[in-house]
Amino acid sequence: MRADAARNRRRVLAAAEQLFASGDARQVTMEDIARAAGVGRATIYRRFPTPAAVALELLDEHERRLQEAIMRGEPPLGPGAPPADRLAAYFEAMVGLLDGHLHLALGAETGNARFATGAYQFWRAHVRHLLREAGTSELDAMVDIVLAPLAPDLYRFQRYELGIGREQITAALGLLARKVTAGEPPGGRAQATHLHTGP
Amino acid sequence: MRADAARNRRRVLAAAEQLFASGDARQVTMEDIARAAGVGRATIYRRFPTPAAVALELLDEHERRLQEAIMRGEPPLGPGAPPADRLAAYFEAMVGLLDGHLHLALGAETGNARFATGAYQFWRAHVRHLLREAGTSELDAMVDIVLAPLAPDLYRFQRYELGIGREQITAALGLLARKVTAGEPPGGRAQATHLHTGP
DNA sequence: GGTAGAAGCGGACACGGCGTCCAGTTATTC
DNA sequence: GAATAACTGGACGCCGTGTCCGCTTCTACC
Repeated sequence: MRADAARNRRRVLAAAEQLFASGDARQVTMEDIARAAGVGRATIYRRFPTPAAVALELLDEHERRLQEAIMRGEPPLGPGAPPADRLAAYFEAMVGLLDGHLHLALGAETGNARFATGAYQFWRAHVRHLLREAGTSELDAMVDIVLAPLAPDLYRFQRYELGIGREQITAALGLLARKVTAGEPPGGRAQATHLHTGP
Repeated sequence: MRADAARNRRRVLAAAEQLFASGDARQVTMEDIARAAGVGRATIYRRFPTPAAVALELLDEHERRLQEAIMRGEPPLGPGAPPADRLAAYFEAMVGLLDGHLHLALGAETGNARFATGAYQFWRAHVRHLLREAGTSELDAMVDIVLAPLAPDLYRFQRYELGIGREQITAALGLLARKVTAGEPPGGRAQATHLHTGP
């Protein structure tokens, strides 16, 4: 890449970071970014197809760091700890990521974009591995179900519309992690705590 | 409402239903609906602010039926069954709704629209009640976490990009229902199946 | 059953973002 | 240092949006 192109790329990313942080990330347009970065619109189009792609690029940097910690870091996030602990640690780390860069995560969400990213594939593989290790059944469907609560939209709703604290969300996810990695619940079908004359 | 207005309203809804069903629901514009319904654009704006609002109206009809079944229908969907069974039955019913009207659910999704609907408030209250009955802790945060796997986007991804069957998703959600309504997992913190010299 | 008044209708308008193109400019290569 | 390839950004046409206003159609009242 040419030196001037690299400089512009940095300018664009820096300006976009600012823009996404201030105000509704989903309303940021290419024109906004171009104006803030001091470049023409076509210059951005050369590298990024949409504003969401710019947000994704910024977000990816942080996600890669977490991926590294998962693959080669210390337990319980890294290898070595039991699945329940690793899953809980992963949830906690993701809450940290969401909390710190929610604007980017929201800006990167355009329709179904979340599932199409490479990052999602990584999370999927990781959680699938943990669930398998824990002996969870219905693996293929369960993986995405377990990842669903990490949707940026949901986190925004919980935090800023319901006013739930970050610690509470982390605790609830930790509980979920233990529950889904636990063996089959006792009683199998139903715990008869209610009077109910069946069908 | 005047008779001609009611007739146009029906025309709009019928045309929109068709449109959402064929092709990408998220790309349906007011212009599309107006053309298909044979009315002017402003006529639709009189009653609906966005295409998503039209989809929501259509979806609401189906959701109200399910709400009725939950409040006054037979167990396990209706009152009387144990929480685990009711939650599993609710999940199964929601999968049916998603499967039958996915295009509407996707069309109704504009940004954070999902959480703002009255329907979501109902689901939230219902699941909260069930979890409370089951003695789940971290209730407030857990409710939305448990509802997260029902996001239309996710269902579309699982069904049509991963190719997971409806039955598998239903089974996995049933498993989740039993797990989250079960008591605290044995071992509390970690099941020591791995060697790990922690801090 | 005729008429006054209101409610509904839809074409027209201005706006803004999108995505592309191309002519001028700047960096790299030989 | 000249040839060549890459980059840049202003300009253009397109499409959807949301609103406005003159015209039409219905309804309620006499």
